[in-house]
Amino acid sequence: MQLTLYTDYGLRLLVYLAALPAGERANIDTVSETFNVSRNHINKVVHHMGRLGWINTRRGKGGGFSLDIDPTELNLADIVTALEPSMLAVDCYEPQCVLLPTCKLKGVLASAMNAFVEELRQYSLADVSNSPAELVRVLGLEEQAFVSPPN
Amino acid sequence: MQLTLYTDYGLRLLVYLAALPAGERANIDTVSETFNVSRNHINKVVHHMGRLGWINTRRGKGGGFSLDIDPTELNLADIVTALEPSMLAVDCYEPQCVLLPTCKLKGVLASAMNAFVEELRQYSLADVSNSPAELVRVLGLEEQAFVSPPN
DNA sequence: TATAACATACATATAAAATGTATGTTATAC
DNA sequence: GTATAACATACATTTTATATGTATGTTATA
Repeated sequence: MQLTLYTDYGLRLLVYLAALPAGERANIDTVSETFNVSRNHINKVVHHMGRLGWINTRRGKGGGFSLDIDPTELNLADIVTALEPSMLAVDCYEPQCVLLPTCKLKGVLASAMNAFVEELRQYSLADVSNSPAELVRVLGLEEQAFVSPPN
Repeated sequence: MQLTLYTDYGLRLLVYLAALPAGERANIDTVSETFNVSRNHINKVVHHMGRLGWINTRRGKGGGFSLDIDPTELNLADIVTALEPSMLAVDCYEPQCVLLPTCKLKGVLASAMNAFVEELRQYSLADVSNSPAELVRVLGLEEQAFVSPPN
C-alpha cells in the first residue's frame, strides 16, 4: 500500500518548484542531482506535468521549467491521483473475483480509498511548500545555485 | 496504490469463513479451488491467520480450519494492517530523502493513510459477510460442498 | 498404519517499477 | 547560422517485489 516512486518524485519536484523565486527556472539535471534520483524519472515527470499544465517547460539553451499554476490552486489529491497508475485498493475484475456479485468489501475499500484522497484534498501545494531560503538551507545549496543561469 | 493480492486473498478467505456454518471446517484445497487462486497463497494466509489467532487450524485427516474469532470483533483495519507489508505511503528513509528535515508532505501523507485505515475500522468482518445461503448461491456450490466431510 | 491435512522452507516465475541509453526536436546565445 | 543546451520521445534493460510452484516435514484421525 505505497505510492510509486514516480509519484513521490513528482511531489518532491513540485515542492522544489514552489520554492523557486518567481521568474526563475529549474532544469532536469539540477533537479535530479539535487534529489539524487534518476534523471530519467525527473525527465518523465517534468514532461507529464508539462502536459498537465502544471509547469511550463521551455526547450533550448537557457530553457527549463517552472510552476505554471498557483500553488494554492493545486491540491495533493489532484497531484496523487494524476500521477498514480491506479487508485483502486483491489482489482475485482482482472481476474474477476468469484465473490463479485455479493461482495460487500468493494464498497468499503472504495470508501477507504476515498477517505485517503479526500484527506489529501484538504491540502494544497502551498500548504506543504517551504520558503526559498529554507529549501536552500536544507539542500545545502548556494543561493545562486537555486536560480537560473544568467542569459 | 493497491493492496497486495495476499491481502486481497486474506480478505476473501475471511468472508468465506464467516459464512461457514458453525462447527464446519474449510480446507486449503477447497478454498483455493473455489476462488481460483494459488493454493500456495491460501496456504500461507491460513498459516498466518492461524498464528494471529483469527482461525483455528487442525492438521491431519478430517482437519481444516474455521473462524476462531467473533466476526463483529474483527474489523477491516486490523485485517488490512496485519496482512499488508507496509502502510507507509512513502518511505522517506530508504534511500533517505534530502527534503526530510523540512518536508511537510510526510505528515499529510501519514494522515491520509490514517484516514484510509480509520475508514476501514468502521467496518467489522460481520458487516461485510454474507449468509451461508447467499455464498452458496453465488459460488454455485452444492449446499453440501460447503460443509465438512462426514467424520 | 495409511492418509489427509496443515506447517515450513525454499526455489522459480512474472510483472511492475525503476532506471538507463539513445536520439529527436526546439530555442537561444554567440 | 551554427553550435549547444535543454526538453521530448521512444525503447531497452535492470531490479525488485510479488506471486506462484515444488518439496518435504509434521500431526491427527480414520
